[in-house]
Amino acid sequence: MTESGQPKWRRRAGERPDELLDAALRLFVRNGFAATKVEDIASDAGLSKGAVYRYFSSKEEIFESLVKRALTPIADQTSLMARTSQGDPAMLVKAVLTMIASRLVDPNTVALPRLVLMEAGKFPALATAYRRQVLDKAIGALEAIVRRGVDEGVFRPVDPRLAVRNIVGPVLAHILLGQIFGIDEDTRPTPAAFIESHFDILMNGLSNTGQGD
Amino acid sequence: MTESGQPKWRRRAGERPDELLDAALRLFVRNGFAATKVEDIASDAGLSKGAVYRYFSSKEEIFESLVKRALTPIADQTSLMARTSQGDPAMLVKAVLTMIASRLVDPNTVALPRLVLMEAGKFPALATAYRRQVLDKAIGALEAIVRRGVDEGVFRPVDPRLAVRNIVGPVLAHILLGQIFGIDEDTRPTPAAFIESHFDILMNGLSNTGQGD
Amino acid sequence: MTESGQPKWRRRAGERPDELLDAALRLFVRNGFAATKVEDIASDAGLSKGAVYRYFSSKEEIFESLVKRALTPIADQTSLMARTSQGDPAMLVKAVLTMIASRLVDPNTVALPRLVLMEAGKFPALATAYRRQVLDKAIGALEAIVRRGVDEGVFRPVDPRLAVRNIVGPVLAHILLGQIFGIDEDTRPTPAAFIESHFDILMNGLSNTGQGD
Amino acid sequence: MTESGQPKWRRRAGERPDELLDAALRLFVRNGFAATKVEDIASDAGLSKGAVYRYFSSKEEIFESLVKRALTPIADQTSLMARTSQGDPAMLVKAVLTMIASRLVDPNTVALPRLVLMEAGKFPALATAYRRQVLDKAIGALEAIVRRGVDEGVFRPVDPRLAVRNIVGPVLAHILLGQIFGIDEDTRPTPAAFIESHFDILMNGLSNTGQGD
DNA sequence: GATGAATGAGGCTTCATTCAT
DNA sequence: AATGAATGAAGCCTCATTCAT
Repeated sequence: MTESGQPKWRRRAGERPDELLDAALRLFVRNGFAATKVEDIASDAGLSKGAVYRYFSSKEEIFESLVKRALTPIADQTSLMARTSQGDPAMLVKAVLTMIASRLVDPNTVALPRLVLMEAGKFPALATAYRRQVLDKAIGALEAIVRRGVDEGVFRPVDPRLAVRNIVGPVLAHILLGQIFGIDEDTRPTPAAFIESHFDILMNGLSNTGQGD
Repeated sequence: MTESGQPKWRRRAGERPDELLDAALRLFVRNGFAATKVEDIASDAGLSKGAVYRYFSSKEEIFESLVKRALTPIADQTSLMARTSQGDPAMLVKAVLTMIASRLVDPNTVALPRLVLMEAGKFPALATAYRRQVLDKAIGALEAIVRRGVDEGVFRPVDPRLAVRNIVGPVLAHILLGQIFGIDEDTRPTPAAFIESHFDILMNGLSNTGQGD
Repeated sequence: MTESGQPKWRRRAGERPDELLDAALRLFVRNGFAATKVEDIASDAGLSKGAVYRYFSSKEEIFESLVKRALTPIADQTSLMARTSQGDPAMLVKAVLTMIASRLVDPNTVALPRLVLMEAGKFPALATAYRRQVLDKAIGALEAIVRRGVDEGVFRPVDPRLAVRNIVGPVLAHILLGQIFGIDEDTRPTPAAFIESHFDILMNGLSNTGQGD
Repeated sequence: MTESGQPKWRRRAGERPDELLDAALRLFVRNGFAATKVEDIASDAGLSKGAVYRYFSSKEEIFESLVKRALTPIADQTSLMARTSQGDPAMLVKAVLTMIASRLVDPNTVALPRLVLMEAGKFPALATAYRRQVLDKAIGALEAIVRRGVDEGVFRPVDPRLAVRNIVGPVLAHILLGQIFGIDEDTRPTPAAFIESHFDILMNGLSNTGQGD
């Protein structure tokens, strides 16, 4: 009542859902969907078990809301990227990689694809949504860039569909090795350095033969 | 049943564990560890629930045995690869990629890393083991190859640690897009075609500039 | 009750409990005590969940108040009936049946006994109260009527205790078949027609033998 | 192992379902569906909570199985009754009443209709099934008997549909007063005495007028 | 007085594990 | 060696009740 008493709880209906989703993302990524207890999510968000159900009707709904919430900005940015296909293909590829790199620094952003990946078996609908809204668009955009580069003679005559794996793959590897398996934990390269190297290798190739001889 | 002369069960104690592990891998990959019931593993292996405990003392032990069993040949091959670092670095890289490609055709082999990835949170020891026995060695070997290539002037002066991501990443992307997200399901490129493209791009780079001028 | 003057100490808030009890009766009868949520009662009465506890200290108290409130007028009428045992026994029986019939048209009145019946296990005190205040009195009164009828030679020498079942039972059957099992839903007989038939059969019997011979 | 140890449990898969249904009927009738815990049913049947789910997939399924199991013999007997409509209508009515009386001695049989009645709101399908398989048939049969009696001049010209309530109702009242409200607990009349009285009143009517004049 | 967010005990259900057969 | 009935701990979810606003 007076100074002493801090109330057992506060009314913050507006903020709760997001706080719960934040907590849920954290725990789902760390432990997986099945191994995360609703009570854990609740207490992580500073709530009691029962209160969770005021905002979400089930644990599954939490998961789905979580993915949907995170998907929107990613899908938006992906769409934006897909539309910005003007200009030098090489520069566009670099722009895409830089954009991705800028997102890499946020572990929460990285967490989502991993989560979707982990639970793809149990939530095929979400995996499909993710694929549709993010992967298909992003890959399609990159393919278009590569195809144009090949057509314009800027790129060598590669298969655009396969070349996409060379653009995206190293980024994937970087995330996986670093975030998940904790490789180079102490001396992890900065995202910028990685992107620089990746772009350099991608554009010039590893071999000296083409250039030297 | 007993009339026919066929006993209800056969004494095949020797094969049972492996059959159980096969079934477990299949189910763990599809549904995750937590969502897979011991009874499902048992019936998939043609056994009853209770009999499983004659071979494994717990569900967790099944998982651990599973990963360990699958790890051994991979680790062996990785070690072998690491030691065979003689010869032209470019050809070594291609050999490694070809080796990997040969393994890509077996979905069971692809399943393991994904499983480890999925359950890394609950079984950190296994993730570490996987990292130590497979990733560290394989990456170390590739790094060494790249480093030698750079030293010998065969490769441009790239950072070997980062370049490794360009070698491994596209393979990763190929698996992920194909196996998990089911992209290009109808017209999926063959592993060989992918490796060819990957190696080509990796060695020559995308850009025409180096060659054209 | 006493129509004299409007007591000033009765505030309008005094109507809330009754509205709540109305809502509660409706829902308890439809869904049972356990399956009815306090929040449902509240919203049915146009109130919020928390406000209910300003009027009743618990859900059980709602139930008890409900039965007590409904019991009073029934018990009063029953007592009245019990005291009005003057006159022709046959006419008295008809008067009772007519009185009951007049109440049959109100589903709310029918609802109470059913509710008491349903929850007799959980609220034995209420079932006992109902029995004491309604059944015992009503049955006692009917028994007295029948006994007098037998003594006076107006009725045949039946056992009054058992004959009561023949008076009350058909009414019960009528309610049950109609209200609860929904039999003859389209062509349900009017209460008056039923009472007429019931009284006719009761007084004359089915068989022609008595009359024919 | 030896003489001493009585096992924690026995394998009696065959008997379990019926034992569980027996226990469930007992408890549902006493406390209602909602207030009966699965664990109570289990321990009443000498089982643990979890074992129940080997035989029934949910608490609701227990209830449904229970009603269905009890319905079959009742429905069979009802059908039998419906077909045996030969002979003197009065004697047929008595036969039906006697049959019912014979079932009244078994509290389990009496319990079922009450249970269906109590939970009709939550399990409308079962109430409908009960109505279809028992009430409709029984009432139809009685109506036919009465109608034939009227046609043949054995009964007075009553409305068969309404007269049925006079046949069935007193039985209902007898059950309700006795079994549920515990009236006349000490000096409860035997079923046979009740049926005798009921039939006597039904056939001859209460009043002396018809006979006297 | 009223509201509805928050609590937490309690019930249903699942399933890894044990053990009589 | 194999089976599958039985156990019981644990998790999801509901809802009567409390209490800050």
